[in-house]
Order: sequence, then C-alpha cells, then structure tokens
Amino acid sequence: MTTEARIPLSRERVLRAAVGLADEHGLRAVTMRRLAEELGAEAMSLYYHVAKKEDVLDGIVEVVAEEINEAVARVEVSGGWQRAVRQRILTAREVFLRHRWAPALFEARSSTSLAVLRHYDTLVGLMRDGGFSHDQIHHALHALGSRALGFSQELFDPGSDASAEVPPELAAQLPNLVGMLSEIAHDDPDSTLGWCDDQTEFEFGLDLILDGLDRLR
Amino acid sequence: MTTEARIPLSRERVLRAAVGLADEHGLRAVTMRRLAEELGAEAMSLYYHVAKKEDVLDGIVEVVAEEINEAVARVEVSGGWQRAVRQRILTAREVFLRHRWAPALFEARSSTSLAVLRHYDTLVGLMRDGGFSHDQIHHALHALGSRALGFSQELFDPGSDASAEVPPELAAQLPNLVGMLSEIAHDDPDSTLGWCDDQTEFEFGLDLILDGLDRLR
DNA sequence: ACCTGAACACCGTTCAAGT
DNA sequence: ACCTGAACACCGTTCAAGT
Repeated sequence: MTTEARIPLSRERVLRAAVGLADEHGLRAVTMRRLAEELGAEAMSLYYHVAKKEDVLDGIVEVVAEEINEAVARVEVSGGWQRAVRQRILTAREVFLRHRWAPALFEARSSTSLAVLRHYDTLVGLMRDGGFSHDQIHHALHALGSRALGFSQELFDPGSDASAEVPPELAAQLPNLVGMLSEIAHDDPDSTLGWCDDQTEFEFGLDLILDGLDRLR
Repeated sequence: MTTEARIPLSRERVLRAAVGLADEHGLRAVTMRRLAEELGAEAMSLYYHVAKKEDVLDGIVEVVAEEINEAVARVEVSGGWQRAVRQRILTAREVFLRHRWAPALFEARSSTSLAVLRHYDTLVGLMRDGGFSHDQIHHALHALGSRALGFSQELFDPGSDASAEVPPELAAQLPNLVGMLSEIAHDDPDSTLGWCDDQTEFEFGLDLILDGLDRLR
C-alpha cells in the first residue's frame, strides 16, 4: 500500500483504478473519495488529473472500449461479412462479461468515445466489403443497437425459477407470461450478462438480425 | 401554491409530481428535497408515503408503464399477429416520446413492475395466437429487447451534421464511419427519442426482427 | 395518522495553500 | 508541477418530536 502510494498519480492510473473498483464492488463504489483512497491519495488530488467525475466515467468507457478493440483485433476470421461481423461482436461481448457494470454505463452515457467509434468503423468496413450500401449499413447499426457492441440489456428478469415464485393472484393477471415461463428454464446462469441475457439468447437475437440484413443485401 | 399545499400527500401524488418534475427538468432534478418542495412539503414528509428514493424511481416506472398499458388497450387492430404486435409496440413508443427520460430509467432498473409484465403478457398472448411456441416467444422477447416496449437506446450519436464537424485527423482514423455519415442525413430530429433513435430507424429495426420471427413460425 | 426539525453520513467540487 | 486541508452546497435518510 505505502509502496504503491509512491507511484505518482496520472489520468491513466486513476481510470485503471476506477475500472478495478467497479469490477470488484460495482459502479456505485466508484466515488471520488473512494477512488482516491484506493490510490493512496486524497480525493482532491484526482482533480489535477481528471476534470470531474463525469470525466472519470467517460474515461472508463474508453478503457473498456479499448479492451474491446484489442480483443477484436486479435480475431481472425475467414468467410463472408456475416461471419466476420458476428465473430467480432461475440468477441466484444467477452469483454463485457469481464466488466458486468459496463453495459449499464455504456447505455447511460452518450459517450462518443473514440474507441467505440473505432469499433463501429470496423463493422462499417466489414459490411461495406460485404456489399451493403451506406444507407443499409446505417440502418443495420440502428437495428443492432447495443448488440453491435456485444450486449443487450433486458427489461425484465423472470428469474431462474420464476414460475415457482409467482403468487397465484399475480399469476391470474399474467396468464400468458406465466404459461410461457413455466415451460422455459434457463440452464446456464453463469453466462448471464445482466439479467436474462445469456449467451444463447444473445446469439439468437444477433443471428435473427444478421440473417435479416443479409437478405436485404 | 398554498391552496395546493392543502391537499394531503399520498404515494400517488408523490409519484405524479416526480413524473412531472422529470418531464420538465429531467430525471436528475428528481431529488427528495426538490420533490417535496414541488408538493409544498418538507423532504422528510415524503418518507411517510414512500420507503426510499429507489421506491420513487420504481414507482414512476410503474406510472409510465401504466400509461403504456392504457394507450395500448385503446388500440384496435385487425390482421395477423405481426400487425397486432407492431401496432402495440409503436403505441407504447408514443408514451416514451412524452417522457424522454424514461428509456434510460427503464434500462437502469431491473424493475419487474407489474404494469411492465402486463405489457409483456399481452405480447405473449398475441404471439401465441399467431402460432408461436412458448420457446419461440421467449426467444422473440429477447430478440426484441427494449424494442418490445417501444424504444431502443443507441450507443453513439453521430450528430445531425456529423460529417461537417469531424476534425480531419480523427476522420483519418475512422474512414468507413465518416464515409457513411457523409452520405447520411437525419431529416426529422423532432421525432428522435434519445440519440439517433428516430421513428424511421426504430421501425426498420422492429420490422427486421418481426419479419425474421415470422419466418421462424 | 400525518408531518416536521435537527442531525448524520456521505457526496462532488472550489479554492487557497502547501511542497 | 503536483498534491492537500478546509470549506461549501447538496444529497439520502434516521429519529425523536410535534399536531
């Protein structure tokens, strides 16, 4: 600790510590005071390297996005545009699985980070090579939404054993949903990113969209 | 003001005021103290009607979701499952266009609100009538993601006149993206929900998914 | 039953001051 | 150039006390 405190602060170190803090204790733990403590400094020292807290949040988006770009750059694929795009998106997803707080932060911030833009730039290039028009690609990016980056935030979580827990008078109000959930079981909770977004579901939605796009080409 | 202060507080009134505050000044303005002020009371009085701030946030999600259900209930459609689902989703979207802070809040909270569940229940029913299996419907809801509720948060905002603003050394790093954006112009900024999510793009993505689902049936 | 005042712990941030 | 202490304005929330 005291040895680490010797190392001078820097924007880079601050952001790295913030990512670590979020990984370990969630995004809510990322507080200027807590962050400084982690770095063996005072809260006010951070402001020499970082404009304000928003700057820290933008910064850690950038750090994660760079991690995505590095991972994606290592991917080698042969095959059509669809395989290439699909593989890169699934690789990006692996990074989010290591930073589970990140999807919410990416959604929350408009964050036109350079690293994020570079990721999109790669996708645009791949689709261009695949024979899409700019207009089609633009539509495609919108259709993919956050899936282009490898995650998809879900809006409700039926829970792993949802059908068992639902109180009867509530079940009566939701006959179709309860009927569905009682037939469905999620098998692989470990692969879950966010709520109900497991690997299988993510790939289903992704392929549905990619197949649809390919048909438009 | 003083006349309004006469009306006793209630959970209902607190939530309604919170929605109004968010509509007018954004979600960040929804503070226990500010909310109380709006109601002509002290911040601490709210805690008699509401457990904590999180309860307020859950509550306003519920209020908006009920507004969606009411709007959707008024919709009458004839035709196949696809027309019915599509129409209901686009109607839900209209509610979000009145509460622009709501998408971010819906995404941020896991919020298994009853009203949200009822909306999903309706969709499940429509798709069931359309001949889908429970398993297919479950996949479908995941594929739709937040689109099922009528919005789709975008991850970057190229801006309305993006191509003009990009500094040249940045453009060099993003050749494909800049190429695309220079060809594309968004015409209807007023219909935008969130960043780049305008009506046309929303419908494109929605139809792409619905068409894909119909093919699976 | 319903509302409030004072108080607590915790934020982000400014600013003048230290080395 | 880099870091800090004291201070400010603002949070959410508890708790004992008022009517």
